[in-house]
Amino acid sequence: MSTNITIKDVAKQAGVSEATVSRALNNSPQVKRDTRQKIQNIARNLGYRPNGLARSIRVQKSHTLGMIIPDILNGFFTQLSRAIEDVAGQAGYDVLIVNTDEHLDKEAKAINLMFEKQVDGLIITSAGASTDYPRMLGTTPAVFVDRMPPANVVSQYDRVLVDNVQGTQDIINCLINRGAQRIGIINSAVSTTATERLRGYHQALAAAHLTPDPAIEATARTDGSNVPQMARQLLVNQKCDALFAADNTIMTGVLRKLPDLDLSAFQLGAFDDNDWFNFLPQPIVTAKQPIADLGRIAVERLLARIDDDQLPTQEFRLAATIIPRPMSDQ
Amino acid sequence: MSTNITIKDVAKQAGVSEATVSRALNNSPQVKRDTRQKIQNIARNLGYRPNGLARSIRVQKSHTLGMIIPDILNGFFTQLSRAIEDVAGQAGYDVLIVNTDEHLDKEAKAINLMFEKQVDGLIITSAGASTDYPRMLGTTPAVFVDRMPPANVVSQYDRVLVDNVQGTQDIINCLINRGAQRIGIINSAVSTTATERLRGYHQALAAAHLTPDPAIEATARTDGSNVPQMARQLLVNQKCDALFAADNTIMTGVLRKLPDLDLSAFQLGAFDDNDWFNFLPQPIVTAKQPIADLGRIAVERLLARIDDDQLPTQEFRLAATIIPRPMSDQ
DNA sequence: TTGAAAGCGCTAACAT
DNA sequence: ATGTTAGCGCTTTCAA
Repeated sequence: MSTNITIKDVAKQAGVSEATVSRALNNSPQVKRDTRQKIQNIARNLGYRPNGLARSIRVQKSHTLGMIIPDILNGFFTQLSRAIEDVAGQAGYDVLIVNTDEHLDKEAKAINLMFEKQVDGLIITSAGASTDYPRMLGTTPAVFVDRMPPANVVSQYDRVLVDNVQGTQDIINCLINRGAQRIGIINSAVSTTATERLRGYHQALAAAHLTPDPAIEATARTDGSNVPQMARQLLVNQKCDALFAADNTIMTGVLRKLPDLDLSAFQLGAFDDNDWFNFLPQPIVTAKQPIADLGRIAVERLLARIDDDQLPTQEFRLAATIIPRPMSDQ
Repeated sequence: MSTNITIKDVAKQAGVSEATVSRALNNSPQVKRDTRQKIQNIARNLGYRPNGLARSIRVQKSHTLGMIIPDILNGFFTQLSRAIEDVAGQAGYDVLIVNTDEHLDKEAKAINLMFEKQVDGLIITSAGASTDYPRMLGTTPAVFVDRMPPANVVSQYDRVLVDNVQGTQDIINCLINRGAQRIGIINSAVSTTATERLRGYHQALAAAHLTPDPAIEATARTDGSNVPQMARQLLVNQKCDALFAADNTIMTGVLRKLPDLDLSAFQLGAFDDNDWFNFLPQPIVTAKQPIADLGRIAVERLLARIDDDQLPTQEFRLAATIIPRPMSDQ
């Protein structure tokens, strides 16, 4: 924070008051054209840069949104943050992104940081169900994306979510239509999406009159370290003929194990698409999430709430699109 | 920026002055133990949260670093930003990341934003060579990462770079050792890394007494849209037996085209590694960049410079590690 | 050990 | 159309 030219310096140069400079710089209509011109010129020549902190503190508005994401290395969240930055930027808002690594304590710290930076609102992809959001957030506008807030407070917040049940059903149905009889699942440890995806899996099985088997329902550790052996367990020991991975990091773990298996014998499905899935020799059926829409709606809703804190809370459920690789086979 | 409990409220409750509250909250040793305890309790009960903006404006330090990256969807920069956040966080600094989409005007806006937010220093991956950084940056500490600043001002800034010449040479050598005779290159449009990688390519050819051919040296558009047809042009029309892609997004473009070609006939190399390259049927020889080190050194250097602006500028060149897929063949 | 007062840079009443 | 003044929330002399 190098000490810089301030409004005072410009005022002195221009021989006017600080107030007039402020007005001129903010293009207030009530300042004479030539004064404005003169002041703006002087400001430019002096290399004046407004101090946004001072401005924010004065007007009680930072024009900054906070975004809390659990994993910045996961392409889903990167794309989501990109979408959110775009939409927020259009509306004149900056976005402060903080990564929690799926840790509750890091999330708490992240929220505190956001408050210190005086964000006008928060977009949260929750790292867990145990946080006491009402206490942490107070009356700060917040929208939950991708993952629901804890059940007991869910109605207090806006949510922008994907239809995980439908997306999973579509995938499992596709696998079944192609002949799969015994479909293993490696679910994620994230409660809110995991529960829904498991439900979709069960409903699809039931609709096809297939019996679920707890022995082929596994849950990945958050860091994904146990996914490769789970894949082996399900495909080899449990003789599954298909495998559903509940998100793209899990599918990556599965692929890490697959080289020594005979892939042509299995069908693969995953929630969440990845561009590079197209380059793999084995086709993967995925449900592609409407990431740009998730981001757009989340921002729009948050800005609306910042504008009017009386807005009733709402849940948005967006459909996922099935990508039935190989495409020709559709 | 919801109006919140301030120091004044805590002071009133505690029956002390604002100054004492400030001291107590900052654990000043010169405040009596029980007063401190009492004040901290009251603050907690009241749900007091410090206003970091007010603090920053007063102490003239934001404890925030700005990071300017050209493409948040590129895994290289995501990993880099993650590394930078980690190291900065350890040192008590937050990081404000802004994406430029390789646009010079967006970069200029990003830098202005950083100034408004009063960042203490800047980590820049430049979007182009034409910016007048000394004018834009003034005396604000800045470190350039991955890409050099414009040649005429390069010595004014610290740089943390990868040895692009060496990395490329290693890749080309590997391809040649495996029998490649005619190696096409699709280079990126980013001048600073592209020049170096092209030089490495030429030097490796020369060392192997292979004649360079301008007909098989192509440059990708920044958005990558013309990469697939370039790949076809080089591999089919120009009858290359190997192809070198100068970064991972270019390689992705190449793969987009490859499905209809007979891959087994070609060797592939790329600067910049990707995890999922391991899952592809065709092996890709890559140079893996030391991303964590790049980030760590950049932050350390920036903090050192924030501490002492007299520090002489310096260039760090980090080696890239060749990944000679298939690994067994090493 | 604590308090009073000034001031960081800015904007918004309220003058004039 | 412009100036004066106060104050956003905080820290930091200087005094007591």
